[in-house]
Formats: sequence, C-alpha cells, structure tokens
Amino acid sequence: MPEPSPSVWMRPERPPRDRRLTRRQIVRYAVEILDAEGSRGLSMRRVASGLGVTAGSLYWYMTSKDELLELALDEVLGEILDGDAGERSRDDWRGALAQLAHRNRAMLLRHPWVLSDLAGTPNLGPNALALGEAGLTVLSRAGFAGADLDAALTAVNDHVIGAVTSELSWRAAMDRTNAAEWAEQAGEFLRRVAAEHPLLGGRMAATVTVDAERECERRFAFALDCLLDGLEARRATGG
Amino acid sequence: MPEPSPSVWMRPERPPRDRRLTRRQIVRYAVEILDAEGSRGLSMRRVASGLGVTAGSLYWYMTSKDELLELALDEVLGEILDGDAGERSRDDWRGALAQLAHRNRAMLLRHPWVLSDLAGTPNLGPNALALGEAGLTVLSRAGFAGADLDAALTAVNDHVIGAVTSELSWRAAMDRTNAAEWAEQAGEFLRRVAAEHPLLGGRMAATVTVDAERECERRFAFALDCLLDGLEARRATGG
DNA sequence: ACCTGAACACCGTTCAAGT
DNA sequence: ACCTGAACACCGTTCAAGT
Repeated sequence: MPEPSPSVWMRPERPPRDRRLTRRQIVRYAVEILDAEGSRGLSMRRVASGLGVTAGSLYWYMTSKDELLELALDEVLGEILDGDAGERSRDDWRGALAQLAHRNRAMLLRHPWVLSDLAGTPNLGPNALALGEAGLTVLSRAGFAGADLDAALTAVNDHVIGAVTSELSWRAAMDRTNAAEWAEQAGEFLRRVAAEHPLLGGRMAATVTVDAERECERRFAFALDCLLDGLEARRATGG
Repeated sequence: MPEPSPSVWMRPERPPRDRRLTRRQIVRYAVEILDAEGSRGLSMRRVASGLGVTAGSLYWYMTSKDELLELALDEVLGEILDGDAGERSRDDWRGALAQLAHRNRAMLLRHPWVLSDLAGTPNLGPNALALGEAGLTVLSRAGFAGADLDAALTAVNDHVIGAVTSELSWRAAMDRTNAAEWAEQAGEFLRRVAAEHPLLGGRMAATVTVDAERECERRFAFALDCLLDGLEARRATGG
C-alpha cells in the first residue's frame, strides 16, 4: 500500500512499471457501478473482479475504499467544467454563476451517490480546485473580495447541494407512495396528513397534479434567483 | 417481520404484549451510536447486543436497517421544534424563518450522519411533517401561496442542508491538513494550489488565520440573509 | 408474541507468498 | 513491482425452533 497522508491528493500517484491497471481505470469503473447501483452496490471485491483482478490488488493503487470514493468524487466534479469555454461575456456575472450552478446540479442528478459522500469528504482534488477557482474568478470580477468572496461562492454552491439533496429525497418519497401496489396505504396516509396538517396537506394534494421534474427545476431557479438578488445588492460595485 | 409498505410511517407500529424492547428504545440507541461513531459505527448486530438481544430480534420491530435509519432521521428532526413555543410575533416572518433555519442547522451539527442519509430517504415521519407545517405556516402568513409557498420553504431548507454539508466537508479537510503530522505534506500541497489557482490560494491562506466555527456561522447567516431579501421582494403583501 | 442461534451470502483490509 | 489467495473480523437478513 502507498504511505498514508491526509488526502489522496497530497501524495504522488505511484510510478508505473508493469501494471495491469491504472488508478484512473479503477476510479472510472467505480463511478460506473456507483451510477448504476448507488453506494450500496460498490465494493472493493466487485470493482476488482469487474477489472479481472483480486480485491487485495486494489490496495496497491489506494489505501482504502474511502480514498476510492474521494477519487470518484473528483472524477465527476470534472464534468462540471468539461467542455465549458468559461468565456462568457465578462460582465454577466449572474449568468456565469447561474450556468455553473446549473451544470453542477446536472452533474449531481447524474451521480446522486455524490451527495451521501460529500459531507465527510475533504474534496481537494484537481477538479474540485479548478471548479473553486472558476467560481471565485466570476465573483471576484463581480466585485466581491475578502471574506465575502468565499461567502458568496459558498452560498451558491450550498444551494445546489441542498436543492439536489431534497429533490432526491422528495422524488424517493413520491416514487414509493405512487407505486400502484401502495395506492391504498398511501391514500390513507395522505388523508391523515391533510387532517392534521392543513397547509402541508394542501401542498401534497397539489403535488400530484404537477410534473415533478419541471417543478424541481422551477424551485431550483427560484431560490437561485433570490440568492443572486441578495448578492447583487451586496457586491461592491465600481472600485 | 412486519408487512411491507412504502415507508415505515404508513404502517401502524405492532401492538405490544410481552416485549423486552420498544421501537423507540431501539431508535434512540441507534441515534446514540450514530452520534458517537457515524454511519459506519451502526450495525444491527451492535444495536441489538447493546440492548441485550440478538440481531434477528430487531426485525420484529422493523423490516430493515434502512427503516431504522428512516426512524432515526425523524427522531432527530423532532429536536428542531422541541421546546419552541412557535409563538413569535406573528408579523416577524423573517425572524421566525431564520430561527427555524438556525435550529435546523444546530441539529444537523449535532447529528452529522443525517446528511449522508438524507438524499435517498423519504422523510415522511411525524416530526418531518410537523416541521414542514410549521415552515409553511410562517410563510403563508408572510403572504406566500400556491407553488411559491413550496418554493420559498424549500429554498430555506435547502440552504441549511447545503451549508452544513459543505461546512462539514470543509472542516474535515482542515482537520486533516492541520494535523501536526502532516504539516510538511500539507504545506507543500497548499503551495502548489496557490501557484496554479491564485484566488483559491489567497482564500486558503486567509483561512488559516480565521476561527472556523465563527466563519461558518457568518457564511450561513450571510446566505440566509441574501435568500430572505430575495423572498421579501417576491412575497405578495397586502391581499 | 417475541426471541435465539445458526446459517447464507456477503463485506474491507492485511499479508505472506508467488511471478 | 504487482498480484494472488487465504485469512481475520466483520456485515444484513432469514428462519426454524424455542419459550
């Protein structure tokens, strides 16, 4: 195994000689599994056997499953900036920031397992860093500096993370209660909710008639707009 | 085992007779373990043995470990409204909403495991419902209705979730890089980051001199204020 | 009705031994 | 240098059998 360090990213990748595998290869296959079956589906043994090796050999390339997840996280973070020239009109900071947020959201919807991972993971990979720099660049041009620069970027990123997290849990609830087999139980449940919680009951009733996907996008844009308005009012214009 | 259903909350709890355990008891002990050691520390076997029974017997009270997590989630959601009269001045919707957000954040910091759980979990327990109704009540009095009512509440909740998620990952990174043993590797790493990412490097350098806890609170309040400004501008005042 | 105990099919990680 | 294969100490879940 490689020597230990606070993060995979603080230690050089092993120099190759006659390997059968690449770290990148391992990570990409792990992402495939994660996308297809979520965090539960990922095991060192499964990754290894899918690549034609034994579980133990993966520990030549990384020190633990946690590190594999750290690597997988950065791998998909790379998709956000991918194929983005980043050269929007220099003055349209709102547009540039909103675009980053939307691309970030799209990535998270493609790789929902990222969210259960994110909380405890350091997030210091090259793609994470590039993404941070890109956001800071936009906000810096917009007039933010010092601690407000951090706060502004964090505000937008946090909205993305939170919005997708709750979108996924909302959809999980809908999918389960709407499944035909449960119609009776779910109906009875909703009736009870409505009786004790009038506002919530009303909103839940309205939810049934709505296209979940479009509604989630609408809410996402709504809050993002609120946030950007708030930032607009706080940025230091001119000099 | 109990019969299946889309969520634990859609099925009545088993009537008792001569049990050694309560579902609540099991859940509370699970929360203790989760708080002390995170999601990794929780196993059915451990919970069972801590309560003086065998793993198999837990399946009399719930159908799976997932359900246990669903129950644990609602248990801690109960803390947010706990001991809160909820009877602030009726006009101060901003204050009431901000208070809910702060209490929610405090809960998540006490129980960080909730965040890795949240994404895929339905969240339909009594405490989740009461919390939703409370938020909707405040926003409804403030003048929001229909789809905007949902969007506004979601905006605030999402901010809390996202902010705590990234706070925890930021702190995980800091804790690891600041550990004395890694001073050299971390220093070298930061130098490289600064060279390739000027803005990020600058912000990271500033970070070292700052109190992480206070800074996180500041950022939280900053974004919340931006959001509330945005909501203020969008609410339907008068009638 | 509730719990045990054994069984099944898995895990992550380590490490001598092979090539 | 890289990989195997076996071992260690675990998992979640099921289910006959006990009381």
